[in-house]
Amino acid sequence: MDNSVFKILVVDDENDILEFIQYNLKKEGYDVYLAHNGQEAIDIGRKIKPDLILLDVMMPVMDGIEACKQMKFDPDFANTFIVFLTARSEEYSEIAGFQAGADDYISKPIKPRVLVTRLNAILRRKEKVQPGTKLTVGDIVIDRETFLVFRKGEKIQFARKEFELLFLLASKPGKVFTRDYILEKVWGDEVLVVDRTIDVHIRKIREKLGDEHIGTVKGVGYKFEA
Amino acid sequence: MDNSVFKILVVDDENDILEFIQYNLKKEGYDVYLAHNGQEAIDIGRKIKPDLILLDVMMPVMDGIEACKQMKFDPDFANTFIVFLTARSEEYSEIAGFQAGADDYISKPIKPRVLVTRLNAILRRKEKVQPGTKLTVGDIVIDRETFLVFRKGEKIQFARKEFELLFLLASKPGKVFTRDYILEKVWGDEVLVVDRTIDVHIRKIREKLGDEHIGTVKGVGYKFEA
DNA sequence: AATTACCCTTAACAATTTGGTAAACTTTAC
DNA sequence: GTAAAGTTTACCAAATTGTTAAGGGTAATT
Repeated sequence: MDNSVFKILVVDDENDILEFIQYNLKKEGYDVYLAHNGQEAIDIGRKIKPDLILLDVMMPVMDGIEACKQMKFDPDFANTFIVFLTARSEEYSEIAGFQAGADDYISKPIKPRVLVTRLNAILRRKEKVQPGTKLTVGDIVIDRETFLVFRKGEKIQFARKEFELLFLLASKPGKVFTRDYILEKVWGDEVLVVDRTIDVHIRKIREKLGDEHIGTVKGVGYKFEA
Repeated sequence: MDNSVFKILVVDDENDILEFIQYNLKKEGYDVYLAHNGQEAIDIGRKIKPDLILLDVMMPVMDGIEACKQMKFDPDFANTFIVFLTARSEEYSEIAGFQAGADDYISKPIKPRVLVTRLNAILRRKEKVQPGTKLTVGDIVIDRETFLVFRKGEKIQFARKEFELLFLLASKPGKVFTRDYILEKVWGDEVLVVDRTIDVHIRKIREKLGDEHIGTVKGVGYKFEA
């Protein structure tokens, strides 16, 4: 797998360090994004959905530990590894970091080759474990592997057709799917059902998931809304 | 999960360090074994099949890098994590270690709490992925070697097909397995049985293990639930 | 060699869940 | 206001799974 697909968000309050890390990671082909504190990290992270966050522990506005805790509860970061940056002496924070849900940590001062080697190792791990079956949209997580849907951590059961339909809509949030397209994708080539059937399934999905998540575009079709 | 099930082999030529690490890991409930060089590590490791090897890089007789390379090709160590111990300055060896197949490394001087935290994190990871002979999920232990299943320490007997099926499901807790996939994996390529046979075996597994452990996803398949 | 015990498979029926349709009702667009 | 489109409800049909029991086979035991 090409490194360029991996997005890494680096969070530190010192610009020197940000630039130093950015330089070294870009050289490796990673997509690098920057943030200066925990709050910024969360805001940017929600948008770009990074594969890994390099998170400094000591920062103003919101420190790394707090940011990490918040992200661990946020479905947007369900597929994100969190690695702490810690000063060599901060033994305590290393432990607190793991308690907050961090996946690993790296000690300062940062040695370029060590940094890159470690990140490669972590992301290789991610690649193996993550078969990419999880779809995360807003506060909703749809897992094809377990056939489960979570809304804010709460488990919701869907029947097969309902699940397939929801999965299709959620695969491209915002996009409007026509009934014809839905029939083709969910029911298959030889469609033997009236297209009004879709409406009923939509009804059931809304019932379980909340009305706000499925939108109607009159005369066109349905769409998933984050 | 109880740490006492994890076997850790510590390899270093300095007795002081061995004892220091042994003391700290035993306090955590790990089973600790010791070796003084790479050759000894391989010999002892073959017998005890440790979950993790803490391997010093610089050693007489056989250094850590060489030992690591050999172990990576040895089926006896297929389920063993290898973590290097490196002097802080040995940046080179960190990279060479990864090239040799190490899974992680820890820098000297060793800080007890850091050591324990890191190992816990690594073993937690192993617990999830574990392709080995012993599968532990929640309060259930499935041992491929002895063909036995334990629930809260209580031994439960399973017939072969039941066992294979349970083992497959438990290998990825939560994941839904379709009947087709199950037939292919448990019965093999030339399937001569009706897929409803699976249902009957599922029934028997539930009878022995308790209904709560095997879930049904209608229209899809079965899954193991922790 | 006969007997016993157990495992695997299948078939049959019951129970449950899901999928589909029609019809009544509501909303929206013109 | 009217027509078109969408929503909801209720009901039935179909599909899927649960459960039990019985037959055939195999390995161990007597």
